[in-house]
Amino acid sequence: MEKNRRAPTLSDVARTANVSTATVSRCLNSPDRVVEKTRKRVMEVVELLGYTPNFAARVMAANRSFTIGAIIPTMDNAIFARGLQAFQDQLRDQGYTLLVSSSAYKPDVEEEQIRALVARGADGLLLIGHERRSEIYDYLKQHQVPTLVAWSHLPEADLPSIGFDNRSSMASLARKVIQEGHSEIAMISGVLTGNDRATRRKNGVEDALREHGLEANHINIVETPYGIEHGEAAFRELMSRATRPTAVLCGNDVLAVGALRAAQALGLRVPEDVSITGFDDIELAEIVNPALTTVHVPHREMGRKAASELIEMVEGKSEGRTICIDTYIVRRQSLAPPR
Amino acid sequence: MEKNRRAPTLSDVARTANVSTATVSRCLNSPDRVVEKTRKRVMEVVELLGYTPNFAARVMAANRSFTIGAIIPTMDNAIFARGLQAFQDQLRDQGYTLLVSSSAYKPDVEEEQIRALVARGADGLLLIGHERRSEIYDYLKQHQVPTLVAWSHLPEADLPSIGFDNRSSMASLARKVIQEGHSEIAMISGVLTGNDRATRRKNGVEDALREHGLEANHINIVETPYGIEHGEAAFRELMSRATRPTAVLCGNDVLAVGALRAAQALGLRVPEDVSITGFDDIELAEIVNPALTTVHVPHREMGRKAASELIEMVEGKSEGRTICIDTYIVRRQSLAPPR
DNA sequence: TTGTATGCGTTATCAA
DNA sequence: TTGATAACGCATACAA
Repeated sequence: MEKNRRAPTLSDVARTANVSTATVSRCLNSPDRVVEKTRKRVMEVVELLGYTPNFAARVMAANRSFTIGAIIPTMDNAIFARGLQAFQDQLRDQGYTLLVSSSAYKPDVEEEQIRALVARGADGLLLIGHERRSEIYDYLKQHQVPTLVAWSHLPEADLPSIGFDNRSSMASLARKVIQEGHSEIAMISGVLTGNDRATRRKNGVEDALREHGLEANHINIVETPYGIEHGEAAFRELMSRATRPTAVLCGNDVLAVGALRAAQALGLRVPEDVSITGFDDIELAEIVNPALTTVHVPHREMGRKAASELIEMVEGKSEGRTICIDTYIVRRQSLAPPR
Repeated sequence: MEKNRRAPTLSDVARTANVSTATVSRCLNSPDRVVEKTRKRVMEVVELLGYTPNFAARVMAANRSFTIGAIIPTMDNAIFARGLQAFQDQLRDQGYTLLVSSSAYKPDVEEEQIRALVARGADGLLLIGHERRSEIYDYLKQHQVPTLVAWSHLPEADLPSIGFDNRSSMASLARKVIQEGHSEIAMISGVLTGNDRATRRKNGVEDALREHGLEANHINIVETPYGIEHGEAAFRELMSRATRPTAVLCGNDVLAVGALRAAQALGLRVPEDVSITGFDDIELAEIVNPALTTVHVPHREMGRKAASELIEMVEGKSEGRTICIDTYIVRRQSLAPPR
């Protein structure tokens, strides 16, 4: 028969150690404010009883949780994995715990999760990208939850951000493609609505086209959710159109890998028949054959910096700075001059 | 000048709506227990004030959080991403929220995170694999937190689990390789210590070797952390040994991709010169060239079932069942008879 | 159907 | 250095 004892509380410890709850609390939170001998006795009882502080109670009393919440669009591919891991590692080093939710790219799910995290007492929040309903910003302001944006750099935005310039990064890549000799350029973009990263990557392509006097207003584009299979379908769609592109710029590496597969399935050689580029430089980009020319994003650096900055905000040491992290282009086999 | 108003509370709502806090609480938690007219008024005020219940207070008062915690070894690759996404989706459907932590394959980090999640009021926990210090099981029992294990099936274990039989799955694959004509078989395994999945996959290979009268006691093996680069190094190590294998079985797809790359870098053709197999059937397995023969694990099904089962446990409808999910072998180009 | 009053497990203020 | 006690915001048993 299981003894149905409930978890020990502060006062259980206090009673057993013959001290007040206040003393036990002090032993745990500011050990130096209690004399050696008492502290030792208390800690022994803590050990003996297997006491763990009740978090909810602690949050309520102290109004502080040492917890940071992060909401990412998806865990389903590697785009955010690496940066988030670095984010978490840095938080841990500084004594914070990370809680992660994924919104599946759905704004309403994201809002729900923001509220959930805030209600749960998160001391700070990390969000991806800037585009969301203004109500949610009001909510965050009202609840005074320091919030930082990552994966996007938008100096004029409501929230501070640690990110990179999606637009100029993509423009650089597009320029390189154009310089390579391509003029029939198409794009496979992620869904633009509610996604400022995708939108600005598209803008970047347009910038480069315009600079070189190419048609930028009616860019040959397919918009599709992220996913290898979607990249495949989008590529087929592009190839069935009137003018065949000689280079296909993809909104991220996952789409590019899909495009690559579709090309090979169609009997097209990459890069001889068509060049394909990605964005993000996730592990996948180097593994596929031919390897992808892509934009390298320093995910780990971004994650670490975001963690430090957010903690500064939480601890009132910073109002929230906006930092732009440099990207660079990684040249691999999937790009070559058109035949 | 920002007005520094604090977040509205239940009693703010109560006061504004001219009702008691109890009524407001009821409006939120059991709307049918309050008359239409009152409820409407209350909800308007809730909306007006932008009230969100304080989670910590709610957890404390109700002793219930509708939150499930999951601790996975890593977010750094796709192994757990898909199953976890399904797990979260199913939880959401049933009204629960998922909180995820990653332990970086470190037992002490995992323990810390278990305590963090429990202290935070998680109603239930999902863990990966069975191998951990018994103290932590005592802790979970003491705190009466329903806990389910996934990614592993071990009927005799302490905790119920929704998983697959790592040992027999790998044995099946090894048998297939042997039937193909291979007798010089090597293995690249994940780190065995504290990882029952890795251990049992190794056992599976040994089982198959033994059945066919091959040397199973001193299996030609390299043990290494998961990671493409580690797979590469391990493969080179194997190839530098006295007897060269004609087939290399890898503990998971990530290691296999590494092995594949190393083979190609060494000028070896796969599968003509050496066969390589993986485990998990993540997206990567089909993308690489040649595509990997591997063990398909129904991650989504496992995630969904784990969610349903864990909720049943949390709601006291189940003691925790142990379910074995079937895997099957996916035959792709990376496996062929030896020359 | 609604309100009153109490407790949940901490932290923090103030006194001793 | 330690102890008593008042918050913290909500849910719920019980009363009206």
